[in-house]
Amino acid sequence: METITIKDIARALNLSTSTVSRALRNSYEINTETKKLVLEYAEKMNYRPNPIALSLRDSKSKSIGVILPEIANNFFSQLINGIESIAYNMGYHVVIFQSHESYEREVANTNYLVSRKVDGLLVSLSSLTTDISHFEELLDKGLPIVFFDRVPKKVETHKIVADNFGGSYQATEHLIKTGKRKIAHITSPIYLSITMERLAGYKKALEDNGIPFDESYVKYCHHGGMVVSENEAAVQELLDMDEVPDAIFTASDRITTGCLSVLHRKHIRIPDEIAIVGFTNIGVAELLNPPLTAVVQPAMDMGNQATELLIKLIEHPKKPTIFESRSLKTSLIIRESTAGKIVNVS
Amino acid sequence: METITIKDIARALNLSTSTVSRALRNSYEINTETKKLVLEYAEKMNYRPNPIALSLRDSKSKSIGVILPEIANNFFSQLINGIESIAYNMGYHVVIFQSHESYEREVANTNYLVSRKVDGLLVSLSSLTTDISHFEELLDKGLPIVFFDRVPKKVETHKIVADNFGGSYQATEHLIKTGKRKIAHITSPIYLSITMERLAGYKKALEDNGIPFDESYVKYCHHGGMVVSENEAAVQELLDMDEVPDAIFTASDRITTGCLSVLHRKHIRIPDEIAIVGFTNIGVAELLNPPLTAVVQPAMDMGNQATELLIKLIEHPKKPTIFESRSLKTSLIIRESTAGKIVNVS
DNA sequence: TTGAAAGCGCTAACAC
DNA sequence: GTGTTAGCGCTTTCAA
Repeated sequence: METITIKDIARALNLSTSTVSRALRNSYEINTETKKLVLEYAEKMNYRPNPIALSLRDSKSKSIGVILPEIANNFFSQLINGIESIAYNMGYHVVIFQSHESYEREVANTNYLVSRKVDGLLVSLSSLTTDISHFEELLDKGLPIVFFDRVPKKVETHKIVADNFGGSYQATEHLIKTGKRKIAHITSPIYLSITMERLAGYKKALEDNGIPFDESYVKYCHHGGMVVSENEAAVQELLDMDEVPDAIFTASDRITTGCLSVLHRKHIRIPDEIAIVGFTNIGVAELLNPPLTAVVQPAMDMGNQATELLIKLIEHPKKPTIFESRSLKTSLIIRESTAGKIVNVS
Repeated sequence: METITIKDIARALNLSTSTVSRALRNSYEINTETKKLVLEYAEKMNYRPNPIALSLRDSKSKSIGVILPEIANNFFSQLINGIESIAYNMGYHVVIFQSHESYEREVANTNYLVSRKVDGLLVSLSSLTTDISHFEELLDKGLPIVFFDRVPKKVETHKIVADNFGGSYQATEHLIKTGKRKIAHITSPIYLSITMERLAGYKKALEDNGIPFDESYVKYCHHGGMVVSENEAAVQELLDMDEVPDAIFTASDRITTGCLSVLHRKHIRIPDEIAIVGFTNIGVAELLNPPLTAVVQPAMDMGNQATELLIKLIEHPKKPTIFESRSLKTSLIIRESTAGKIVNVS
């Protein structure tokens, strides 16, 4: 069962490789007889075109590259499933790379994917990326890129994000409604789009409810919560304040679980002493102690839509006059971590 | 900043492409002067060899393919990090594909990776894979493959698994020691290696402790717990028994959380009514209600070792006289889901 | 309707 | 020490 090439078919059928090639692509110029002959033989021998050769020729690969911070994360892995399902249906393969929140790895992955001739890129920026010229250059060269979740501000291309402002506003307002006033916010580095938007929603909700914004209630985790000590430090600083917060709004999966873990270790009662709501897609939110109130992003849908936009860009290379910036609604799922009563086991 | 090729360099420097090629590979036959010239120019122009062209020529790609059931799973995503860290250091790229527990997708992914000329494959079988001839053929053709976690029984190649028997034995014995006698086991399809081994460990622990094995206490989830109704059905059947179990040992991430969720909904007190221990790597085990006793696999290490073995196979193509079957120790982490006392919040 | 040949980027056997 | 050439698998002018 060796790999068979066009040349093999040509030799076996006493034809030229070009005839075989054309027959396989069902070219109008080829005799029906010949075509049938070739097709049948190819089928019989289980011929498969060599995608590498095709890529070399066409500088295309029917594959799209995905660069995101990490896959060991419910939000991103759900999103990947969304990407895959669309790509799969459209005949594209998906190649995933993790930046691990490192700018250098993001750049390295980008270069590799480009040299591998991916037809387009789906990107969510690492938390340490401030310079995005590696993507800008590619866009200038005409490589389709769609950003999702963590998007650069200025770049001219499709972007698709959750309604971070709205989700945050809703979460904060919910805390206020349950009687909390000293609401802290633990979040990612400030230069990330998601951070700014979520911070803005939080601020606005405070403002609209007559609660003064206090910068010292906002803590930033430079590695997006990937480093345990970050979380600990952030929580500890909050606990050490004169006016200890009565609620914390955490901005991501990792920060949420990290923060919960610290609160547990310190035997802080949730939500009595401190209520908590997380901007997170963790699957077991309901099984946590206490069940976690969460702002959930439509991750799968985000993956779907980003992929659709990208493939549209790939297959219709004429520059669209206008690039879309879509924003997907989040949902606030209220559970006991903000319930205002003691959680009972069972 | 267009892509530059060897030909461009040759033209610019008035050399032949082969001279440039040799200079770049630092061949001994090339004049030091020339070499320097070429190297400097290449550096200046930011030359990068085209990996597609290399793959076409050499039928190699410096990349390894990974095929596993799903990414949105702590065990597998930790494992991927283990794979990546080794591969990265050895200069290989990692291409990940999910079978989503589907035999057809596993086959399709395999074919694609092979046509893309990956240098080797790292595989954990889907829960619906019973026929492994697609891998056997490749092995016969000389493609290096290393199996991990869910490994085929008969195949002659390196395999690396957790000590499933031992981990199960330990978990079951622990339940027995905390006074449980009616211990149920919810697990994956029986033909998976992990299922058989875990079942065997469970049986042996019962036997060694004078508890008769009762087949009706073992429930199988055909889709490995991916389908919610499976879990519900399994738990419900157990609850409907005359002798309702006083403990459940769940065999995987998905089955564990699914089972927990059902128990929660039914307001079963854990561990009083039913204790639970899971064979799982979920990151938030400690934050669950109650904190979950778990058999944890060294996922990262498994990824490391599998990758090392694979790369060894790739780089030393002479068939090793003997293939390794490594088994890595698991650790039982005891928490309150088996504590034998009421869990208190805070 | 079919074939010959060039070219995608690179390397290596074989000249010189 | 350097150049020429062929070839990896495929498509596509151009010619017949």
